[in-house]
Amino acid sequence: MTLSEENYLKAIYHLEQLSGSGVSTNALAEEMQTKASSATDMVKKLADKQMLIHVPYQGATLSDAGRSHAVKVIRKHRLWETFLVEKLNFKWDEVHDVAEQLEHIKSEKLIDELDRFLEFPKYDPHGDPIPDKNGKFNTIEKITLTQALENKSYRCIGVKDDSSQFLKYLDSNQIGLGTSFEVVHKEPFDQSVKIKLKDKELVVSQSVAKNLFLETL
Amino acid sequence: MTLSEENYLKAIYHLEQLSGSGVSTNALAEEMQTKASSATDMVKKLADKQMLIHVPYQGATLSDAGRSHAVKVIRKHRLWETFLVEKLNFKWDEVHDVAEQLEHIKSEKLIDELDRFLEFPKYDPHGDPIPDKNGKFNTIEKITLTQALENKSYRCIGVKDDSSQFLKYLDSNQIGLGTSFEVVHKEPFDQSVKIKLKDKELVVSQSVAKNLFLETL
DNA sequence: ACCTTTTTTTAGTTTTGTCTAAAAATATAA
DNA sequence: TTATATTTTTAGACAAAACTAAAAAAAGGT
Repeated sequence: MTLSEENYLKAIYHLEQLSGSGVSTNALAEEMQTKASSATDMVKKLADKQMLIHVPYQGATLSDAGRSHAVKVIRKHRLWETFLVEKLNFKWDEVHDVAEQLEHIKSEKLIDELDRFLEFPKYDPHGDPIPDKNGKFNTIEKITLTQALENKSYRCIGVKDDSSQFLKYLDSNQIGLGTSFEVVHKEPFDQSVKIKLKDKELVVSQSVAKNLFLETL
Repeated sequence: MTLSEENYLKAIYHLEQLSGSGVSTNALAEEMQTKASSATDMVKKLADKQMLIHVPYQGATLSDAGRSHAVKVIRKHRLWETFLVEKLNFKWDEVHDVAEQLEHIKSEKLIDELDRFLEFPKYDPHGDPIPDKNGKFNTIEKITLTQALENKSYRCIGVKDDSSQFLKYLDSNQIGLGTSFEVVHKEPFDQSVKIKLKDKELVVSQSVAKNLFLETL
């Protein structure tokens, strides 16, 4: 698998998870920041390699081999992110681009030893679960802040958007993984949410609320 | 710099060190396991990018920018090799191929933090010096076992050949970095060398002797 | 100096992954 | 259902980095 093929597999896996079904050429091109014709070309190549099933004009669905390979890349990405934060003093908003490069390094021993070195972490710095050597990983039910109820308490356990911009916003408002707060008010007009956090009140917009994963306390 | 360009720069740097002068197209093609025409193409490209000076039919010489970039890649390679051996349980004969991939990861913070994490090592697992952030590194005078004198004692401080085959040969004969021994006899007929190592005598061929770096005891 | 051999360069192709432009298939809507 | 819009695919081109084959330059030997 080339670097480009792996990136497409990861994108298709991601879109399948979101929609629960096959992935359209346009959606894939959008995700990959490229043109539909390029996406078609790559989908055909991955179909040749038995990584997915492609019905022309009806999108692509990963095969077991394709899904398994995508999960391996995701495992590598999340382990490297964990390494960067735990051992190399990276902040959670600095790891993404470097991990995008490191996830393509080919060496099974490398990744399994890294896993051991990090003591088999279950979650990465953004709260995403890390697949184990066999591709298994936890999927706990998480809600977003948009779905939370007034006057209940929650703990932040993940982020949907891991862009540097969003993570820096959270940092500057003292929200991180493990942060607990109470939902004070949900504003129907603009879907903003007022929360009480360490005795301070904070209003976050809908764009923020929909990207915060919570567990009920 | 692309992956391929970096690999050529590294090869040119290596050959310049060996010969002390400019690098011929044929030598470069040989080092890169490719054809002379491919080497010419790349040399022209690197000349365009001001990484080297190319006089047609007279070989290539690295510019300061080219040498500096080559040293950066070497720094990364040797730091990653050190990481693999020190932290991830790799043997010294297992690191080369993985480090060849890792040396191309682009992130200054990554490599400087890795350096700190490893506590600023001065030598890699094969005894080669690791350039610091500014590209400076130790160059101690080392001799090879072929140059050693009878009835004198030496310590192994490096290897010229870091192929898995050679390193496994050394392992199986209990020779590693730091191993000390005495030269018992140099055989003029075939340049083989008899050494006394931990009270056992061992004869090594010329091919082995010329790839072992020593310091005098 | 001349011929031969070796080295280096040039010219033209290939493969991978991208692009644009246009054609074909599907979906939507009057 | 028929026209329009959207989505997807095809066709043809391009850049990077490799190749083969052939031409050009340099080096060596007599």
